[in-house]
Amino acid sequence: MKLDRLVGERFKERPSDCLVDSHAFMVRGGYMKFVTTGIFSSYMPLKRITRKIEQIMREEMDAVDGQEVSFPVVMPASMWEESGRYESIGKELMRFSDRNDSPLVLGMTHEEAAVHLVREFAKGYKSYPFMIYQIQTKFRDEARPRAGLIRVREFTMKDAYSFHTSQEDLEQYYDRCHKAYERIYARAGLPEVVSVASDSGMMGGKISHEFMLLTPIGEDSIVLCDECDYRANMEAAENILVTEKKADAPLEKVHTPGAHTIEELTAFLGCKEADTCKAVVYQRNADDKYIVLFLRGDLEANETKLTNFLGCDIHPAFITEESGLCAGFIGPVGLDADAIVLYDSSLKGANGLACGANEEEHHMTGLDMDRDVPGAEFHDFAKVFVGGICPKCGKPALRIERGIEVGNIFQLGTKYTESMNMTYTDQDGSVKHPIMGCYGIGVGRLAAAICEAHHDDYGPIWPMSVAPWQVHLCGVRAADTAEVREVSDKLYNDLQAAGVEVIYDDRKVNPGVMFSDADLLGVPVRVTVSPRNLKENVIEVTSRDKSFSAKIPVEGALEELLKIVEDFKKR
RNA sequence: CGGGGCGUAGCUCAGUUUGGUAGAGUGCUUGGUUUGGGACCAAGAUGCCGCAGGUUCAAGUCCUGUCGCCCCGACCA
Repeated sequence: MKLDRLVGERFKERPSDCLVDSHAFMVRGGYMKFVTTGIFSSYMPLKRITRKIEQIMREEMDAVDGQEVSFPVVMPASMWEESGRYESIGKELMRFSDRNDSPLVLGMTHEEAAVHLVREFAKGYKSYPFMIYQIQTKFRDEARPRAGLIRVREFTMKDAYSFHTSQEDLEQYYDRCHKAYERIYARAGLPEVVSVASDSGMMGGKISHEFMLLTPIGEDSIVLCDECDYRANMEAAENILVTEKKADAPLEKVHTPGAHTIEELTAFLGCKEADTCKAVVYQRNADDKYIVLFLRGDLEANETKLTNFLGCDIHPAFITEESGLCAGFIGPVGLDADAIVLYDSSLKGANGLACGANEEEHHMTGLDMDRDVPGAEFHDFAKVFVGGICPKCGKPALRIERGIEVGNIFQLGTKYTESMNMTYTDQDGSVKHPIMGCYGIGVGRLAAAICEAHHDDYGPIWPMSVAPWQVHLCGVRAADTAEVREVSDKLYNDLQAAGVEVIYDDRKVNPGVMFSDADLLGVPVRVTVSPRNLKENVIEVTSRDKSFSAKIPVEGALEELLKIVEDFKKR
């Protein structure tokens, strides 16, 4: 490919609306073009990168006995009504109608289509296990796309679905896929991606993992332990607490004028936040019923844990006069309101606490949960905090980092095979629902993550395995220097003939422009032919990551270059 | 869906306060000088000032409405 023919403009200024580096470079480098919110077109360099990423995925999915198939982008609503998700999923599922007013949806994930595809096939246990996968367009009408390719509405995804006759078999295969995923990230140049235990959200099922690239620009919070290998998504991380018994104290009502918040209360009483019991109030989305969660004053509520426990969606409450709730002074003793009352495990066995008295301007002191709130059930509803206790090794060594989710895997169970009535006959003649697993990676997001992890001030540094081209050939002054023209043209032709992917810049531009464009394209090996080099009868080879630099004789340059490219492939 | 910001040349933006001929840089075209990190000189082309109403002798600028985009939050397999 000659650079002067390449469609897509590269430019110097960083676009003002690109906050993250991968986004800025992809726009500046002529990788993609904005179309509308969360929707982009790709130019050739990005298309070549995603094609290579897809090929790596294909090979690794094939290696775990996957069968590549293709599901439709447009599906009938009835297919999603079968699984129940036509109703349960919100606006991110794109719903529309065809000319006959038949309701349709755009695929945002393909569990339904997967079950539909194989439902009539695998009627006997002998057909199991098997896995089908596709690499194809998904559409999710996200509330807030952002950061270029990190979060978009239309994207390409590799999604795989496995079917099993036992939980053990699923787990065994799940583990194989986990390893396949690790190979995919390593091959794509991101060996640092880690898997974390996660919350399964709308997918159903129990066990799931997210694959995370740790980076400050990530959207998710990850909990890691400094002392062991414990890792979890913030939403799923269990909060472990040690409660120390304090001296017995009687329950007493205190006048606390103006103390509405925990800070005001601790300042007034002269106690620590951890010595208080605070109330956080939510409402069910469905009927606005109040949910009052009591937890230790220094902790924050984890809404995902709450949602999972309640089995319904909630939102922060708007507390009305009629609710019976006394905002700012809500406490567990003498609470008289039509509400679901929950207790966080941070309060289990706690005593000597300050809490609301359910009366304006009054709090209680000396609250003893066992004594004053008998029969309370405690569950984990709080957010993990830095320095918290690791659920795995028990040491107070938790830290929190940000991460980009570059893939996830789920043990789905029988949610879809039951709802869509997929059955097989087992060895003993009984009819059962197969157990499913599913496995997804967003292609474009992975490309952006690679760029985010591997770039300098001048542009991306693509690993050889996913780079748009393998060699960037700069013919400095090829346009007006016959010797350069001859040597670089020949190298271009010879490299291509030898099967090397090469982008050739022979434009009549200043070297600075040439090199800046090369930096933006991020090709790993750069070959510079110039009048200066030719005087010494050499050409120059440098790596985009600056780790390698050499001058090689023009004579025999092709062979030497082929060797260098091979070396880079092995890195 | 809430809060904030922005729509003017391909791109980045000034001009809007105080209404009076449509601007700069960059990119593009042509010619010339340069040539190892976005060089310089000269000449040129490029505009529904997001859109629709309104006020006015006169609107990029004021008013009303509307559409779109960006950021923060809520949400998120």
